Amino acid sequence: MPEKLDDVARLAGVSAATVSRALRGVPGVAERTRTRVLAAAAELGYAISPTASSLATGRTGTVGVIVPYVDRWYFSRIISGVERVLREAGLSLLLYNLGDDAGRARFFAGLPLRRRVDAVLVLALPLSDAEREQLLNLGTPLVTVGTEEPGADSVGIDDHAAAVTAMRHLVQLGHRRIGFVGEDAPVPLGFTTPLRRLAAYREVCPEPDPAFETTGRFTVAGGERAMATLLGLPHRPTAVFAASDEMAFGALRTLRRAGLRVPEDVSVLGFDDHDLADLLELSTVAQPVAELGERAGHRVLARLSGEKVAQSRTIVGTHLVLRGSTAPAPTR
Amino acid sequence: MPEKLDDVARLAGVSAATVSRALRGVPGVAERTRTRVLAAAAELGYAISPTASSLATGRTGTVGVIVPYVDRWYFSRIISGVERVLREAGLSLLLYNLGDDAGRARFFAGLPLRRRVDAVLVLALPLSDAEREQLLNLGTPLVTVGTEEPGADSVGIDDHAAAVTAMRHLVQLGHRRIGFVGEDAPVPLGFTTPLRRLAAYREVCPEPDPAFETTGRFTVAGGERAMATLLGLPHRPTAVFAASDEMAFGALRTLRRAGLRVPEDVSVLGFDDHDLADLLELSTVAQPVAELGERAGHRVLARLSGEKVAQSRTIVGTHLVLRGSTAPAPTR
DNA sequence: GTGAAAGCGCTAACAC
DNA sequence: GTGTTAGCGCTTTCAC
Repeated sequence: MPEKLDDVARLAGVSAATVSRALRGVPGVAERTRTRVLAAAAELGYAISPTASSLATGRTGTVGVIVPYVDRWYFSRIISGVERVLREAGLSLLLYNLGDDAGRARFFAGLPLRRRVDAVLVLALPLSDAEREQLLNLGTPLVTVGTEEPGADSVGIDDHAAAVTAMRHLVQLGHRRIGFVGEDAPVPLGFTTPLRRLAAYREVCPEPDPAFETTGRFTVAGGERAMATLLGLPHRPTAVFAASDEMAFGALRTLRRAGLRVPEDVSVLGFDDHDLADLLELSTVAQPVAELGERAGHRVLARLSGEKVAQSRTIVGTHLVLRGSTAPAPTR
Repeated sequence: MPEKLDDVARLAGVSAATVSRALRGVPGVAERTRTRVLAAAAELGYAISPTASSLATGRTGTVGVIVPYVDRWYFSRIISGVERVLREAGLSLLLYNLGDDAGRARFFAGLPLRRRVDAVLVLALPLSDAEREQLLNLGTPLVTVGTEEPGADSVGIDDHAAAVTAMRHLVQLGHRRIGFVGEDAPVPLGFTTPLRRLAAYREVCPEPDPAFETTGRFTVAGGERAMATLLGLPHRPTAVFAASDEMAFGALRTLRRAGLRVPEDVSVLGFDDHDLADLLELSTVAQPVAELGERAGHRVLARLSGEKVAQSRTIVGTHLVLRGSTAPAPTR
């Protein structure tokens, strides 16, 4: 197994340099020689040592992907998209899951991906100035998904516009008292997205009311609690806009338990178009999550192949998916 | 940024070898010297080059994780568990998502993780003999989750026992005609697990009937279809056991659409305890998925630190979680 | 088109 | 304890 270049060279009757050239497909090797080398390599079951190769070239053939969570639908979906394009391009993906704040701190303290990757991808994770600098100082391309950072390419959706569309839908259905389930303070790992959705909510809401703005930490349980809070209000909303489907799921559950019908009594609108939104008949704002990942992967490839534009920013479209959870406001 | 060991050595007034020792914390360096070196390194913002280090030592500090999917709850959850323990041990995780059959073939043809990792982890993916040999030939420890392979450590649950428990629950509720939603033929990437669950089903089912055995490809949509098939039967089952929660979700939906009540008309029992099982009030067999990942991670660590036992096999427990989707069989 | 030689940045013996 | 000397297995000028 630990064959080396020279073994192949010997077998093919050429020098190591030629083997190296032939195996990498660089020009400047006679076709006959190349075939001979390839045959020899195949016979020996030889494959280049990525490590040695990296040391010599400075390239690792690997990209680092930093995520706050791997086991949430949104993230795993993006990772899947990213992985697909990187794999097809022959790159490997080094995954760094930050975990909690402590994990995040440890990650940036040690920066384990330093010198290990050719590029880094940050998924839905707003960086502090210091963190951004560290990543930029790596000297490798940086691309982000769902956030924008100076010096980095970004891929995302227009959160504000999407949320406006969602809210307008509710308003057109005649809803005036609309609750919001989102996140004001940074959640453990600090999203920025919820703030943009909140802003849109405030903008469109016919009767904005601070009491209608709840937070759900982007979890089902959080959504349940938020909905409970809304139901406890003296004059409760007739519709709820949740900044994520998972929170909307939680809201649905609280409503069901409270004996309220969706959408007859309360309309619920989510955001994401989670795999199970369809199952739960949740109306929602669909965003092409896997595509976000693929686009990000392509950004990396572009940068790696030397693209030199200032800073690219791709916005992919979203659309409303109307299912059974939204209906005209109860007339009462 | 591209500082080298010698720069630190110069600054600290020692040799490169000493810096190397000090930085890695190996014994045999005077405490004073070590402090001085650490200070110098910090001052320069120096960090060892993993590539060079790997070339010299033969160790990469990386483990390869091979999965059939990343964006399914079960897998993303395991990955999360694995990642946590590897990260805490200072190891990086190289993720390989096989995608479809073609992707799988390409992966094993190129074996991109060859010489890149110190160990490999295979998640819920039964290997062909050839594939197993290839992985074993890497010469690195191999551990599997959810499958068992000769030559590899494994971590998993007792699928058969768990399924038996599940089925018995249904039988005790008085159900006699029980449908099964699983998978007989290998799904795209071939699970082995469903077969064991199917065997348990057959064993316990009071009135086994080939027509009651359906397949759902482990997806919500597949579960929907399978349930539809079962409903189309002349004498339909009063309970359904699905080999995964996602398929159970699909079954629930088909039942709802058909105007049947769960659990009054039909009981549904899942498997996994998916994040959303609680939301959907699905009774299910809970398996500690994240723990599976953690255990697997620990297996890797043990092997990496030289453990030499023949072949370890870890079985973690499961338990029935009774929620609202199972009830006594309709007396009719 | 091909080969020789000099690294890439570390670690591991082996001396001292 | 610490320094010296060889490599680790490739790639890359630079000759030929």
